Amino acid sequence: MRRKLNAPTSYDVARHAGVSQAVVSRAFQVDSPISAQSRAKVLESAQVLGYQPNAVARSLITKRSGLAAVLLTEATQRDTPEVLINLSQTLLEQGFQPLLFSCAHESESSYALEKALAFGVDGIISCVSLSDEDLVRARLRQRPVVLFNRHSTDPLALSVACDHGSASRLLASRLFAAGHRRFAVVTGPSEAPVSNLRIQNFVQRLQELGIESVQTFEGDYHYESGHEAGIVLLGSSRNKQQRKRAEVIFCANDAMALGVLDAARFALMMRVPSDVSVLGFDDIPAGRRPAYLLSTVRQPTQEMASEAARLFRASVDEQSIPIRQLLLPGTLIERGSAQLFPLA
Amino acid sequence: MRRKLNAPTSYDVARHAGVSQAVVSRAFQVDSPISAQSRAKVLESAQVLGYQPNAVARSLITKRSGLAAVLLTEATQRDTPEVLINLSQTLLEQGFQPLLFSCAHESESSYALEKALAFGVDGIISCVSLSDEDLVRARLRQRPVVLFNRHSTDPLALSVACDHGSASRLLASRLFAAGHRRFAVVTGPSEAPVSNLRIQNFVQRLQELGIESVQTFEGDYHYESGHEAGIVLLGSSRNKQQRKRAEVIFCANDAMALGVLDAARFALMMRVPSDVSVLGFDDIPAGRRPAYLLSTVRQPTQEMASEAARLFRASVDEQSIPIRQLLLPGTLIERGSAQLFPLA
DNA sequence: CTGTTAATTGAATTCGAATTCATTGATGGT
DNA sequence: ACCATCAATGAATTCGAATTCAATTAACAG
Repeated sequence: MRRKLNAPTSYDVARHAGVSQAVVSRAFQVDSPISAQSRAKVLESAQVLGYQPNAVARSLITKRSGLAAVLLTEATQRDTPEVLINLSQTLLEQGFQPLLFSCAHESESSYALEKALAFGVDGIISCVSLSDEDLVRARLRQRPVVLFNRHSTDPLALSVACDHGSASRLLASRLFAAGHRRFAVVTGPSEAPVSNLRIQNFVQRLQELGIESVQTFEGDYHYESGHEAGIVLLGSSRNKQQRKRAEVIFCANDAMALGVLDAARFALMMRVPSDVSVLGFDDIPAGRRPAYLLSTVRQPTQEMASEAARLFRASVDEQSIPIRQLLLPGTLIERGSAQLFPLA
Repeated sequence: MRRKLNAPTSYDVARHAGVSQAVVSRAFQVDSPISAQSRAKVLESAQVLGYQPNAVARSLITKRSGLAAVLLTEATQRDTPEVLINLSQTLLEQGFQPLLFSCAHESESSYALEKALAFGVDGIISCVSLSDEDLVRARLRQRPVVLFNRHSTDPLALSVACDHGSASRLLASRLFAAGHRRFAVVTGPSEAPVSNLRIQNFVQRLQELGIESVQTFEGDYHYESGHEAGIVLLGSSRNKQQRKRAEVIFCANDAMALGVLDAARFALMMRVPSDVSVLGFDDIPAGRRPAYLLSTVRQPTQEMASEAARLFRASVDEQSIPIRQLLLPGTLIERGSAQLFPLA
């Protein structure tokens, strides 16, 4: 009845083309010993039968799946979808299909990595922190890991990241030079490494400049927590001690900065930047719009993604890698939500 | 030298546990004939050696990969990242890992599908239109396809979608009842089926109500094109023929509606909703914020995603499927960017 | 026309786990 | 004590493409 419900195999094509299975296999690879004539015959038959090499069988023998695991947090997916878009695009250009592993929290990363390895991925691009043990585990299985905006103390680890530290320090200097003296920060979740880099460097630089205390609000990267931070930092002390109220609020990411902005403008009826300067980090599209005009630090997502994909491929191909930790500079984008020049 | 650089196989575990390879295999499945004792021994040895069944080899024989192809347009990824987040979450709950296929345009869908099939996915969830031939091709390979917010004339096709048509018609009625008579629409790309459903039903209902002409601007789903639409629809005719200027602008998605809002407010210094009512579709998070307060139609993304995943799994498992085309209602969300009640 | 080299070819093997099937051993009924 | 039944086991086979290696053919120099 139904002889060919299943997809045709290389044997079917071989029979149809009157050659051996080996020739069929060779027809689908470059640089394999096969005559142009045979290849044409095979490809013709393949066309007719609708044959395509079975990637599963192929990867069993070649030990290459063409899959790149991409480990992401939901926060990254939600707030900066460009990261995944750019990563999948550039991975595709390098010949890899992205296999997605979404982690609700950083703590799930170990589990995700294990799962990725079991799926036979050629390597991992992780936008989630991984422990040293995890990195070792992947290395034992000969599966390269490229950390994206994450770091490891392991000197062998591959990473591509935005230079959060330098940018944040520069921003602090700039704000200080503009005359600001009362600062507040809105952090991400306490375990978030990127948030820590951004916030700690910012605060540290301020301390070097003589600022002793910086108000801190612990957020969770989401808009809502930024909004709450705005209310707390600007609202409560508003009437009583206006002279102590923060002049500048620096947020660990743009999503929260937008929350602060909305809180200041719409809940507290403040003016930005004359009453308060608000700054974020990432440069998400929403911040560019006239309704926000958020001053922020642009993270070069596109470049980071292409570098990560390039690095990924090089290490899957076991090429030598000159620079294992790549740090790309962030750029200060001045849009109007912060007063960045000294008042005359 | 390096005997065990490669991952351990079931044979390694078998040797270590003193059983046959078959027993190792059985230890990792439920409902297989194996003694509790053997299973314990095997799992113990597996633990020691760090063994995990090779998913590639497994899927070669079982013809189940545990992979679900997710076909997405970049626009969907960018504007409504929740779609992918919710889909991956629910797919995961059903035991599938999402393999991502990003299409810059709907036209790439056929290519993406072919690639997905070659990767041996168990099925496809497509947020991109597929031709009938594509659907047949997948069916021949016994790979179910669930269309997400897309439709097919094929009665066998599985789909989960928001009821764009009804919601748009209802919205049109509501706006008409509120007294509006001059309407404009901002469409998505002409080939976008979702945009067509939303816009055409809206316009059709208006025609039924006696509105003969509706100004149209063809956008591309992006914020920028919405901004441009706002300038064109509201700006050019602003002074000359104020009486003909649209009172209502309905956009095929929220991203463009935000563009229109910003254009109206910041470029043209108009007041919303007294000068113009702006409406979108999707209910993206940005529209909920005080800086926008966009009135829109909420698309039940979360429910759609879980239904799609459920449907997906049922059809991969070859269960009988009572309802093949599922239509979930959209909800009108009134926030303030539109005047939805008759003026007193 | 012969010996040599290079280019193609196909039979057989491989990858790693799942599954079939025949076999063993244990249990239970009589 | 004896046969029937059932659970557990392992040897062998399977999935589909890539690859090894020996065999064949073609091309060419002398």
